[in-house]
Amino acid sequence: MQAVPDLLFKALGDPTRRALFERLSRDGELTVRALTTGSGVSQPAVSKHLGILKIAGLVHDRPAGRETHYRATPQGLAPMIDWIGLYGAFWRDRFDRLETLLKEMDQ
Amino acid sequence: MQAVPDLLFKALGDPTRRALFERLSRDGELTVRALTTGSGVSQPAVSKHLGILKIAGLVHDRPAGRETHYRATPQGLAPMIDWIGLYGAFWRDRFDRLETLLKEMDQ
DNA sequence: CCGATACATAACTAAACAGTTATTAATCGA
DNA sequence: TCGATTAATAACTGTTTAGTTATGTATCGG
Repeated sequence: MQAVPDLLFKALGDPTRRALFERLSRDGELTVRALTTGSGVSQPAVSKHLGILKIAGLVHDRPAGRETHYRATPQGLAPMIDWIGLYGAFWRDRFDRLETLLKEMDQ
Repeated sequence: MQAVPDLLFKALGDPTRRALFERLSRDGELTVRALTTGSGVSQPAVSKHLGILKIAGLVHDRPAGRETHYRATPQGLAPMIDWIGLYGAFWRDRFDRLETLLKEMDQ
């Protein structure tokens, strides 16, 4: 049981956390205050969720004075994509083709 | 908050369920009994997990006499792949390129 | 300096959840 | 037919977890 995927899947299993990640992905860097607004939960709840997302490798925080700016680090999704490639047999071929093609394009 | 992705992410958020899905993906169709063996949990626990995976669209059951055969339906992963494509900005371009290329290949 | 603001943490609560054992219902085989 | 097997469900339990309010700590602006 690999630890990284577990934290990742668990982190994204919660809809509030997923919404936070989605918002950061769309809007770029945001403060905790900005994220709290419209999240439907309290500021401490947001801070806790951000902490979990951070451990999962999905966000990065940049403290600046009294505020903390968060941004999404979508590279953190990589283990999930790898997992789909490994166990989603239906998609395997497509991923294989993708990798081959991307390698060709990068040359 | 779309319902389908939520059930899907939640279903895969549990390591025991993920292991069951992985095994079905690898080994093909298996009975509940076979899945229980080596799962580390009891038969009722396995049955419950399979029920959740079924609602999430990740497995399909085929009752045959007193045993029920389960198989993975990896197409159920599609909403997750869509989600990654939508919100994983880092991967977005790669997925777009994939779609374009696959369409070209299908012609 | 000092009030206000921003964020994190502590402490707690209620609900969700993963697991158990016990039981039921159905089917198989000797 | 009857004991054994298979799987689902019921009922319960303990833990996890997502939320809250309260508090602490640091920083900013007047």
